[in-house]
Amino acid sequence: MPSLQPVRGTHDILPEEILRHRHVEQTAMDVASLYGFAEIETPIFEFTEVFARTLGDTSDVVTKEMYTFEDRGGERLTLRPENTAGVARAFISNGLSQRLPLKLCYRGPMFRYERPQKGRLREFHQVGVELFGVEQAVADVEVIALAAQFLDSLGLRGRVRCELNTLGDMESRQAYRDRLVSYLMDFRDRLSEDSRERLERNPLRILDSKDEGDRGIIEGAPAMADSLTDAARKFFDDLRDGLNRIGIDFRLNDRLVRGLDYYCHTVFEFVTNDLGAQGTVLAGGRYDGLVSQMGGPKTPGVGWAAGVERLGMLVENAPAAPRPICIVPFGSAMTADALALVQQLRQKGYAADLGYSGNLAKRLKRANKMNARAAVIMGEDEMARGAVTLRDMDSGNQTEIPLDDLIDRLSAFR
RNA sequence: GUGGGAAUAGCUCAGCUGGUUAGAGCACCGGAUUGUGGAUCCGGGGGUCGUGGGUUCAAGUCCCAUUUCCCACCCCA
Repeated sequence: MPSLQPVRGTHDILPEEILRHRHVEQTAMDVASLYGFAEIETPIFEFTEVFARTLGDTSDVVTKEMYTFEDRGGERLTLRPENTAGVARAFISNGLSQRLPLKLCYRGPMFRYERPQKGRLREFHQVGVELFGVEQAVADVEVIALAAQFLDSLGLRGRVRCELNTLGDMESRQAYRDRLVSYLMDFRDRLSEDSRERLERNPLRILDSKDEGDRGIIEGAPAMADSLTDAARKFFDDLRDGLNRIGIDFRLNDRLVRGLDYYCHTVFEFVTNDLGAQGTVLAGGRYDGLVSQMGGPKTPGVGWAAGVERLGMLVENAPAAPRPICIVPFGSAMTADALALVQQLRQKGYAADLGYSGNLAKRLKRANKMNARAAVIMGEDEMARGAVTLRDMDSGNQTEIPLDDLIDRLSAFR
């Protein structure tokens, strides 16, 4: 029996649900293309190094959440836990630094070995964008504007808010890290166990702690803003000015940090209160060091990723499947004619279906269940006259029309 | 990885302190209606009560283990 249930943290996406899934993905791709982003698809697995080196040796994603295995050739491979590293790798592999600035977007499954929860799966889907080669803050503005427009297009305006922070450049970040650690060291014994652990691995994350005791200590902690270099401060000013100029709402949150090592300067999250603890629906930032760290030419970058399942849970009106025209042959002699007709309609671009068996009532019932827009009844009586009955399934009105007129008349039910 | 809750029909759930053949609503199928769907009425199929052990004359109910889901931590999209 255990073998018949899907692997923990995975699930089947049934037809009704996949409509919403596709809606989220397609909206992302459509809006991204308005901003000049072109879709790229990278492999679902990469050499483990691609992720291990870029995400940070101490990040949880690398240390305990990757699906890593050895293939038959003895290569160490990993199912991608996110796609920025893969896209950066593709950027280098394909020599795309010749085409800067470069805007790429993607969609697809990601894999993390985590304890499942609502909005947190082991196989999940993301859509995302990456912009390479622009070092000015205007790139960050555009990328955030794209995120906002994408979420608006899904009808989520008002249900998500944008939170923004800066980590500064490498220099600022290091200086801040040192100041923060020395401040926190004084309270070491009063910190939660988790945070004492973080003190070594990723002290910035302590800012994000939910522990009551930690929060009190954090209140007195030095602020990132005071450690920014002039250049980093200017960058952040430019970013905020740009967002204000085009009317993108955001809220500064100096506790906002990212878990992955490659971020610098801009970090942002779009969050909702409607999904419990997994409220982050889209997040990203700037990663100027990533490409060079992987061995490529020094290339700045900025991007984000969004969780398709999480967004799917928020989206209220996903588009429905197209309503078919249902062919209802009546009497066995009509079946061959019905088959020919349904085929003809499909080739003309109509969603069309056949009632396979049963009496007229049963076939109409089935047509109703298929949410058919109209039914074409092919009974012996009217067929003898070279006619069919066209029934509007919404109003219940029906008329007998010559078979030759059918295609024309159907255009009303497009 | 840590802590807590849950698992009974396809779905949502009842099933009291253990006691004959485990129920309801919705859904599904059939009939009333062999040329007219959505409504109504009538009938029907469906369950190794997540799985494996144990206690007991007797376990859906109690105990242990295990799997999965949910909530929170952690992490992140």
